[in-house]
Amino acid sequence: MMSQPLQYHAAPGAQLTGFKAGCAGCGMQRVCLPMGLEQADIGQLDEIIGRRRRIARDQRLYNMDEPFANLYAIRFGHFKTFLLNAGGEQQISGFQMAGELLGMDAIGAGRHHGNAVALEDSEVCEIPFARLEELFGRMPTLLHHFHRTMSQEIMREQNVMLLLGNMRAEQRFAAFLVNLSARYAALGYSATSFQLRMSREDIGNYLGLTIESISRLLSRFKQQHWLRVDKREVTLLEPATLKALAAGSDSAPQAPGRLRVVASATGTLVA
Amino acid sequence: MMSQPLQYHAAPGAQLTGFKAGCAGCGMQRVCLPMGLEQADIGQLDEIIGRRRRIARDQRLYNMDEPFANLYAIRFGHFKTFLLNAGGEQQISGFQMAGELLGMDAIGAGRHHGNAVALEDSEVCEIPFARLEELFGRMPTLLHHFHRTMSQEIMREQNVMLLLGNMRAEQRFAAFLVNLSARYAALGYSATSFQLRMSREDIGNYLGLTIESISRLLSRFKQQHWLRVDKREVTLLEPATLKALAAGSDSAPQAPGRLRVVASATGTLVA
DNA sequence: CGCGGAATTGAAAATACTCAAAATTAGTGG
DNA sequence: CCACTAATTTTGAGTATTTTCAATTCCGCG
Repeated sequence: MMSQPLQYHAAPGAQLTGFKAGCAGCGMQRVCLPMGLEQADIGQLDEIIGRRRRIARDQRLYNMDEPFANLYAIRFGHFKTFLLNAGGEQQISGFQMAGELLGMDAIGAGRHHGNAVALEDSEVCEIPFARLEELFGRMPTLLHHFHRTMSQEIMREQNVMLLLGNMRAEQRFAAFLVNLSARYAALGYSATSFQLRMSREDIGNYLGLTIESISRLLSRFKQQHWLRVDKREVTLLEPATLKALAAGSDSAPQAPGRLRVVASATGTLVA
Repeated sequence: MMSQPLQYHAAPGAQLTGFKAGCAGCGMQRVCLPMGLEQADIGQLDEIIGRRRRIARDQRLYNMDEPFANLYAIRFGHFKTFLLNAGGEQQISGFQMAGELLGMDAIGAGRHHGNAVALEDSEVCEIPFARLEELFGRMPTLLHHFHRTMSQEIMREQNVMLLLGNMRAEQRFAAFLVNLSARYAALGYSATSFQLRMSREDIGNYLGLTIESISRLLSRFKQQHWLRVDKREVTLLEPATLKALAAGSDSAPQAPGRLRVVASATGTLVA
């Protein structure tokens, strides 16, 4: 994989701190790895953070089976991560945005399990994992936060499993939009108006649907006045309706083979 | 949730070490959390391990939204973990067996994100997470192994996403069987002959299919002489064929919306 | 021996796919 | 900046995989 030369131009929010800006001067500090750390600890973290890397649109950040050395924190831009099956077909496992951590799937085997590609020109901080683990011994707060981050990735993936295993096309797509909306809101952007950084093809792949299905879904949602679309710019006109759809609280028939389970202190009851 | 009274009867492989047997005397030592630890370190780990808990078939180990305190290592038995959607329908996120760790999804939010139910009478070791994190500061080997475990869970879930998003029914089911086979083999059991601990309904739910589809698939596989089934006892007669099916290396048409991607150092090429 | 849950099998229906064509958009070079 | 070409998206018609509904059958258990 190519690595970009070290050029720090146009990195939003970090320009004023000079050349070797670390977490200390980074706008993503509050949503990224150093979340909740004291100034002194951030300084220690900065010392191990490797270079920043520019990844141009459609460039790979890492490939399956490559040896694992670094985690990557996204400074700006968007990525998709995906697995390839034996036939060379992809299954997108997620879309990542600023502040999110890439590469955690590689820790287990010492080599990357998936692939990561930039959806637009992006920048990441390289975090040498071995050095990060050294830090953990001295910084329990950092360690705890790291565990929370990995756990959140597990939760996220379980939610996708729920989506793929349990939802119909319309519900999947609504859930997808609501998820993006919430994440942009958490970053301080509009919850109702944002750009889709990925193609329709990618959306379909991620949701286990075809590109044609995504296109039809968009048309239908548009026609119901639930949203407006212009190219990749989406405006949610009825976020509440979409949330309800995503939650499955509509009268439509549910997806395959679903048991209704009533939580109980002593066992599992099927209603 | 009920907890079982502390009775240590019939715990295979750990009886001789007396009442408060820890990892030191446990048969699962080599595949469980203490994997690769020195004797002294195992002793330290033993000190924080909580009680063992018996979970009867169909009993919950934990429920969604319950506050998180412990991870659980399965000593023997099988569990299923699942999410419930807003309508009370479940999506099974995994089946777990001896040596595997439960509860990692709860670290992120401090409360459980999923539910865990015993598929048969089982026993787990309770591992207070707060105390485990204290140990991490002193035991880098343990910490590293824990990270590998969480990462493996992430990989596993990505594989399920691939299955649910990219595979047809037949391929999903073959992949399911091959996966069980490999896991039993890793525990030293037969790779070709094992019991399904879960109902057809559970299999279907996990694979995003109906119980009827599972039943038909079983009949079809049986008729092709790829396997034998008697109740829940399965014998794989053509493991290689099933592996090939699972890998997608058959001439059958592939699932929805799949791009063929050719790995490249500089970008993504669509063949 | 009979009841009840689980599994199997069949027939009809539906959601989402495939194939095909047209329309739109993005990218490139003059 | 415009024109041209390639890529992406949209839309339509027909099809297929898998579901749904229904009826048996099988099996464990009292």
